[in-house]
Amino acid sequence: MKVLLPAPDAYHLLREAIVAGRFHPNERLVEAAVATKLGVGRTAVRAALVRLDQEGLVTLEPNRGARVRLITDREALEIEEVRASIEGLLAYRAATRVTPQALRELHQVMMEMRMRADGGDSLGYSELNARFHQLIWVAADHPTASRLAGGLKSQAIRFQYGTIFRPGRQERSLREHEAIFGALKAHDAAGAEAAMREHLAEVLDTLQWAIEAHHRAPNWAAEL
Amino acid sequence: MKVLLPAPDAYHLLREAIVAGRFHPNERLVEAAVATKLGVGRTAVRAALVRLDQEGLVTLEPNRGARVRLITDREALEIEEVRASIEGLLAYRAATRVTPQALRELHQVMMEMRMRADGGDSLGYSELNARFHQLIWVAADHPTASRLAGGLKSQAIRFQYGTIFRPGRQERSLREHEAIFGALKAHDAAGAEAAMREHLAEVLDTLQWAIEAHHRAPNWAAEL
DNA sequence: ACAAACGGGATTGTCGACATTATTGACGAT
DNA sequence: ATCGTCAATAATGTCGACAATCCCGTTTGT
Repeated sequence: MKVLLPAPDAYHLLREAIVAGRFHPNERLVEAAVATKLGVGRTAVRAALVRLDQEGLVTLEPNRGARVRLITDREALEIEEVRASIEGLLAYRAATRVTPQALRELHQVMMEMRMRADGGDSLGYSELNARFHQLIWVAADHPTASRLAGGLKSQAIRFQYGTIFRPGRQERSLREHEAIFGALKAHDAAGAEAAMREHLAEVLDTLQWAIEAHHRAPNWAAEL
Repeated sequence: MKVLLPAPDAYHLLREAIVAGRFHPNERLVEAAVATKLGVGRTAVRAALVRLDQEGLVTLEPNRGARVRLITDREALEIEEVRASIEGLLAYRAATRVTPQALRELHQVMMEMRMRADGGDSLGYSELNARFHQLIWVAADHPTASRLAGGLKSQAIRFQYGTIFRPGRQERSLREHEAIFGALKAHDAAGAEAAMREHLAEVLDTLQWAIEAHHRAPNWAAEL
């Protein structure tokens, strides 16, 4: 695998802390405090905040400092919608470019997903799910779309928590992945795009379900 | 119209200069030089460069400074592909949300586009074209998608130059816009998405044509 | 003649200090 | 009691200076 981990500069440290949910939503990020906490200078923190603002993980108001961005329910759904579009494109392209090697990897990831699903390992399943999509991204050979999709995913990641608890979701998800895989294997571009869109429409639906469930019982996931 | 022009800080100044093509591709952006040229401090320039790097308009290599990003032909095509996906989504949503007021504005813009096309005013046509799409964006009421589409557009804007010279393009473009408008007016979401995708597929094709033409005769548009 | 080490000049990265701006709470007038 | 004023405080924005790094032409050694 080619993923070399990034050097621990202020940007990556802070980013990791945010997407890992180690700050409260809407929490103020005081430059000096963050700087000492991360063990870097205030300058570096400023630069990091600018980047994270542009990236949508932080809001940066002039003269009023930075806050970790509170992604609204609505925005989470919007993000998922856009992601569906872009990943549809990626699947389309991947279908005509995917190598036998990549197909083997995809197949293997899928098998393992099934195992984790049967074993009730939701966390492992999520990770493999991400891996599955990433494999499609590299097969699509479309850096622009991949970059955007990755950025979107990092913003909405906090919301994916709730989606696990939907009954029967994993089995269904598994079948959707199989459909995508089948289209890729057959080099059926339109089919792959359709399958991917359908899959992400389901994810969107589940996300909506999770948000509503959260509104009915806003206790779990309130902390952190 | 609601577009209040941004305060002239270093970021907006520099950004405007870049998208207007006032720098050579791949030109080095020395912080001190840019600072004096824009009449701001080096700190502000640094912040601006970070944002522009994240935005994809400049590349920022550690200890090696910033350059205006040279968008390759391939990347321009990639950007247009992704834009087609996202604007397809926007058209889809706009179809069910567009107000009679917005429809009137769209219609008026279209009429004026026809006039400019007949009058041979390519520049005016381009501006109206951008306006047409923006109207759809606000009708779609989808900030996330609009933001991404806008960012992509600004990156590829340099390439849109050549597309003007394709014979018969404007008439065809006009018909495509009419198709989009018709679907919006009928509140036909799937039709609007399809029309928009078809339109942008044509744009993509024209872009490819322009790039090839440019390779055959790389003299015009070489300067600036 | 060629490659590697060297060094000057230019540019970026970082730090501390200071000016500028928001926020908070107390105080006082109506 | 309520609102407005004002000072105190805290945080951000900006600047200048210095250190670290890179680039490139020159020297040096074989």
